[in-house]
Amino acid sequence: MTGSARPTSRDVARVAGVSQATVSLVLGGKWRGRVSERTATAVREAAGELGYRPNLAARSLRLGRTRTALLVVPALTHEYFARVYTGAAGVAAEHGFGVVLYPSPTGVGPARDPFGSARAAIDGVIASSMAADALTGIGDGGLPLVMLDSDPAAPGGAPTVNLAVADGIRQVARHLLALGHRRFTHLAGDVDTWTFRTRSQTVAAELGVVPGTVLRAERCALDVASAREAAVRALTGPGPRPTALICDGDILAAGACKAARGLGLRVPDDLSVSGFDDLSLATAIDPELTTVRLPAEAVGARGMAALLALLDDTPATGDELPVELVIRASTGPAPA
Amino acid sequence: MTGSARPTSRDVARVAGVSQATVSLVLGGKWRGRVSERTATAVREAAGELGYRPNLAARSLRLGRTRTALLVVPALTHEYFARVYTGAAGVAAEHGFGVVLYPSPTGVGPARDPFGSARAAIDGVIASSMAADALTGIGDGGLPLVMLDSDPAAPGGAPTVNLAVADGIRQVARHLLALGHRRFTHLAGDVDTWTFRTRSQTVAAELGVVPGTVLRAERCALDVASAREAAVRALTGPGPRPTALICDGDILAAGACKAARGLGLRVPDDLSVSGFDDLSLATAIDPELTTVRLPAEAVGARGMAALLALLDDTPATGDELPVELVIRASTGPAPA
DNA sequence: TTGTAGGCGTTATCAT
DNA sequence: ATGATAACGCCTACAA
Repeated sequence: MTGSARPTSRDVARVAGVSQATVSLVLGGKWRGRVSERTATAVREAAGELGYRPNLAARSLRLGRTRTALLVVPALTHEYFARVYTGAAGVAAEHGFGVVLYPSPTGVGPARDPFGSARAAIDGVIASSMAADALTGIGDGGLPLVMLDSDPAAPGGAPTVNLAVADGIRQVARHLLALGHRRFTHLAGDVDTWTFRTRSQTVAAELGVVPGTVLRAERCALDVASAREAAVRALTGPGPRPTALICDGDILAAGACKAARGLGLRVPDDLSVSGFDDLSLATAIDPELTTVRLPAEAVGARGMAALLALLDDTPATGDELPVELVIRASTGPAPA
Repeated sequence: MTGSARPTSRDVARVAGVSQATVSLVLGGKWRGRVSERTATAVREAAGELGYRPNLAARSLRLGRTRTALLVVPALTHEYFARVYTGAAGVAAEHGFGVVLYPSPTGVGPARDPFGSARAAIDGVIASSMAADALTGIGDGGLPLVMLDSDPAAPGGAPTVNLAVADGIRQVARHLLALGHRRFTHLAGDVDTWTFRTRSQTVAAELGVVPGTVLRAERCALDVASAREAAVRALTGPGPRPTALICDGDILAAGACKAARGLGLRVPDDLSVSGFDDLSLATAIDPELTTVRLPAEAVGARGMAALLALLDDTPATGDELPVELVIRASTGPAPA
């Protein structure tokens, strides 16, 4: 055993009896009419035999590009972001790119890594649903940046890929109005983010203008327990009880349903509850949630496409991606 | 503007009026007694001013190590793996390592990338809960490999970090036996994986030996709908109805609860249902699930530690990580 | 059709 | 205490 170090293109060249340049040409796939079919085969055989895999660091250094994008998400635990990743990775793969995930440390400031937080060598950043200032310390190395589900009018002017969040909320509101509901509480995610601000504003704009309508709001963290507490507050507070709870996410809706049951209220007979996101949770609980389905994969795919365009100096972003109200069993006619 | 290319250590050196070597020493943090305090400060100032960030590709090339690990998971959507990642990333960060996620394309064979699927330059691989042969094409470039939640006796002899899965199942079985249950159906995940095989074997070993006990099994895919169908089969099949459903995951348990409700059975009065994983789903549904809590973060942390040890030629793996039965409302005394 | 040579940005070894 | 210099493995003109 003279050592089992990783074989280099030099080793492949030696075994195949050719030069490094030829190996690079063949393995790089750009040898049409530059290397004979025979030598090409020999090179490939040698490479296979040695188990050669090119050193990505060297390639990146030489090329100046890593063909890797960083996807920054606020929480890995959330099914939505997993789907965004899937969409982004798909498009990336088609272009020979990889996607690396960076779950932004919530609340806590950027990591104290002296050389910046993103450990991998990357060509660009896709940031999803980030709080206003959460990007400090991430991609301000002047890296190309695409924002997902974020304020299109934010300073910096990064290309944005957005969902029709407002339209989704509008559909929910109209659905509930049509069912005869007039007293609403908005269970709002207590996160300072474009997407949640938009939801609050839209609920207010849509329901505030209808005469005879009452709209309140309860803020809560994005977990079942907090949502439950908030829903209890909403349902036991002073004044007439709301007949519909509009929740900023399926997780919150699940908490709201638990609260209702705990108070002896039936969903949807006594109380309608709507969700947002259409996670698998929406159909896992009982009754199944009326919610808004988000094309998460499409968001990721469009985001990656936008980043690739940016890297090609062809910035172009399309319209908002449509969302769809899915009516299930958690909403029904307002009680008499 | 003469161009805003990324500044190199050379640029920093020029601005600070020193040599590249000095810059490297200072910024690398190993200059104690080799560079004067004054020049060190000058270098740091120049670096800050230029917004210098070292080129990771170059550093990796020079060092031969990337300080990056690849975490291969079967499904990103699952909360468990998100927590594993968190644990691994924490330990990694303490050692100046990064962690990159690779969601292995389920079922589908390894990607057809001629150079291997992992796009990032990595030092080692941590593979979690993988099907027997799913690793082909991932890390067999002779990369150091640690397996999580996998057969410790598998060929290849990679270090393994495991949960006490069998003990968890045993706790569930004993809990249900103590409640008087005698007719069980095991809702088994239909995945060819060590963790699921272990569960099946353990259920059989634990319940098969008790006189007067009946144990059946239904296999199903790992989603709510499949679980629901399987539970319906289990509850409506020939012979006396089981009084307890032991599910291979909380998601399956949720499906089982839906099936029960659909059949007019009350949980836990008519039917006890147990889960596994203790996802947030377990407390999101009603009744809350009796389930087995898994120290997912610890698994990730131990896995990363094992990989670091492997890279240091100090292979050492500890014992199985203990799991804990969490008794909630979905299990109760067997009906009379 | 193939080989030679230079450099990408960094760190480490050796001089000074 | 600091600077010159040589790799790391790869790609790509250009030369043969």
